[in-house]
Amino acid sequence: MLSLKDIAKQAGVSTSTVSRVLNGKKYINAEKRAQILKLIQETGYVPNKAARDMVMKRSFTVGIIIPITFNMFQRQLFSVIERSLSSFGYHTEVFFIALDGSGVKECLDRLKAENLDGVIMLHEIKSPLFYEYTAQSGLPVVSTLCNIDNIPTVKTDDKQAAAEAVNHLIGLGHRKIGLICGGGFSFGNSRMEAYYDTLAAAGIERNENRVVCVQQYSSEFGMYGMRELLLRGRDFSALFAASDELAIGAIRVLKDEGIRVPEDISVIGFDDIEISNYFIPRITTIHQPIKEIGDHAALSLHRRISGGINIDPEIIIPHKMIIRESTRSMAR
Amino acid sequence: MLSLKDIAKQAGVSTSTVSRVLNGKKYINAEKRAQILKLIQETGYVPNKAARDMVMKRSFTVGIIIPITFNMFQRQLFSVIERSLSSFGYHTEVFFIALDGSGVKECLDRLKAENLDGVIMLHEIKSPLFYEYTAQSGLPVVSTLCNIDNIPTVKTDDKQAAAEAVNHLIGLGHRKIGLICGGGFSFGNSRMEAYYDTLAAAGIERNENRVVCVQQYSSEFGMYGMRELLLRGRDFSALFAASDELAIGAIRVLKDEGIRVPEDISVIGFDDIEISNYFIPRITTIHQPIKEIGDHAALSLHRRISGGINIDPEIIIPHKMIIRESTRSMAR
DNA sequence: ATGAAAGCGCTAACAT
DNA sequence: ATGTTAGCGCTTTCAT
Repeated sequence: MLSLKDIAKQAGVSTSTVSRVLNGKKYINAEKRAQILKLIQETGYVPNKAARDMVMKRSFTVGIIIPITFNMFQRQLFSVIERSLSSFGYHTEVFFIALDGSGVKECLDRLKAENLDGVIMLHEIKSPLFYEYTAQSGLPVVSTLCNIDNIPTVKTDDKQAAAEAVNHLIGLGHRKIGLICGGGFSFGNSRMEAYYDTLAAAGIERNENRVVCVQQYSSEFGMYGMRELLLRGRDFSALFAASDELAIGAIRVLKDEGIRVPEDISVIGFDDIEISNYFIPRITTIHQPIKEIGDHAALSLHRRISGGINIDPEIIIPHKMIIRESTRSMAR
Repeated sequence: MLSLKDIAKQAGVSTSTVSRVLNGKKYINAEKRAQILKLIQETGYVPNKAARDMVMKRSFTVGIIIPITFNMFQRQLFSVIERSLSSFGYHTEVFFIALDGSGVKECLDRLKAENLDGVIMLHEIKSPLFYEYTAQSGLPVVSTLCNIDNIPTVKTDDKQAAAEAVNHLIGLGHRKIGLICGGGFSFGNSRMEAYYDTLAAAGIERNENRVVCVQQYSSEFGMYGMRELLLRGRDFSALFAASDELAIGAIRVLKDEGIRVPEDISVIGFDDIEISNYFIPRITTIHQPIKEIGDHAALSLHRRISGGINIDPEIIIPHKMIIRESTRSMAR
């Protein structure tokens, strides 16, 4: 494989000169620059990343922390972020982590070994070790979707959005509103709080019998959630599912039980993943602008890496309620 | 950041000794090894990847080529492959590429720069430049899902599977069977060929009016495909969609037109993505064992990288037809 | 504007 | 079994 030295030799200049043109430094004779560029072009020389990383003590790559449960929403977000990051010149490497906090040690070792430029989190990490390390090493981190102490965040306003979702249901005349929620994480908690608050504000009595927390935000767990709810007695005319995937699982179970959506029960989801607009019925949901969230996260991280301007610790991306077919008025 | 030299100094040994214990070499005094290990443990030292990569002239990372259209099936496969690769000690880096062949140059430059250990392709690349490079540089490549000349492949038997799908429909009494297919790629072509062959074998006349090729395998294009088919006149009682996402889009359009699946039209998909078992109706499809495909691909690449045993150029993973709710007998 | 030289953190002969 | 030495391919002072 060609090295910088080879190019220098062929061009009859020193390695420093070649390095300078490679890095677009000033003060290079225009002719020489052109000639060297031409040579690089012709030979197809590409600088060795490892060598460059080593001497520059950075890797030009950012890590993306993804839970192994990797749901559809996160998958879409991942791909947006990767593209955005790459437009800034970063490579990206994925770090799958278990939600129970195991494997954090390995994750940290990789972080240390690789000299990442930064990290974007698609999900919370529970282990404090992680935050100790990033804080102490000064590794730039931005999280998406969830609030974490001292970590800048790009997200929608979960409480506000969830309140709108519940209010949509209330506005449709529903009073008995169920909730299926993923437990234990910041955004899940926000959505649940908003659910309770909104009902209270509407003067609807709190009924925990209509609430179930499942472990993941997937369709599979949506099924579990709905089965549980049904088992407790079918005492609700509407459901707020904390994610579209949860909603899909729930609707699946309802369908199997011969309960129609939205005729018998209205269901509203959250996220607006692609499939929601194809599902039968099309799912009413809260749209989280994946593109904007991803782009802002990438930009925010880039700024931090570049030691740039002091950026807001929290960027709120406006959500939007999308009313489709899975909810309808009780009046009938 | 701690370096190997620091550890050596603290341990009162030479850097080579530390390097040796780090790499699990033989012929090291057991006590010394233990002592050094302990020191590493205590200090939290982790070797610098860039330095190691440089001197070893490899990166311990493999690239995964993903089309920017990144569909659900590929997303699932990607995550399986990443996990599997990581169990062999590889990192993975994604390479998103446009299907039209633009951006191959950048892709190649990255490949050159990074000294990847290998590459796994989730999709065909059209540009010959890519194959020239991999062949000439000896970079190990394995492709999944599609056949590419001189590249080892892990996939299901598309023709056989598609034939089964079509035969399932025929067995149900359908004679007028439509096809929505993504065009231009090896697996699409195989599935289409099988469609024609199977109909011919059943003595059903070829009717290209019932066939439409769309550009992508997504639900959106499934909608386009079905609209086109309907526009040509509703002259079919069953549909073979070359992917589940295509099927979902097609069913969506049918539903909007008031045409019932499976009562009026049977639809069979391909892939068995997660959502297919939650969709309403649950989609009859050909199951591609994502886990096996991913694991075999990772293992096969690992063997090639390790310069191991001569491995089959093509690994065929058995598929399975999953009969669910979107197809039914014509008899009525 | 350019070259010489040092050095990033590691591995791998080569000695011993 | 262990230390010494020489790079790997690049960037970056420091001279000039």
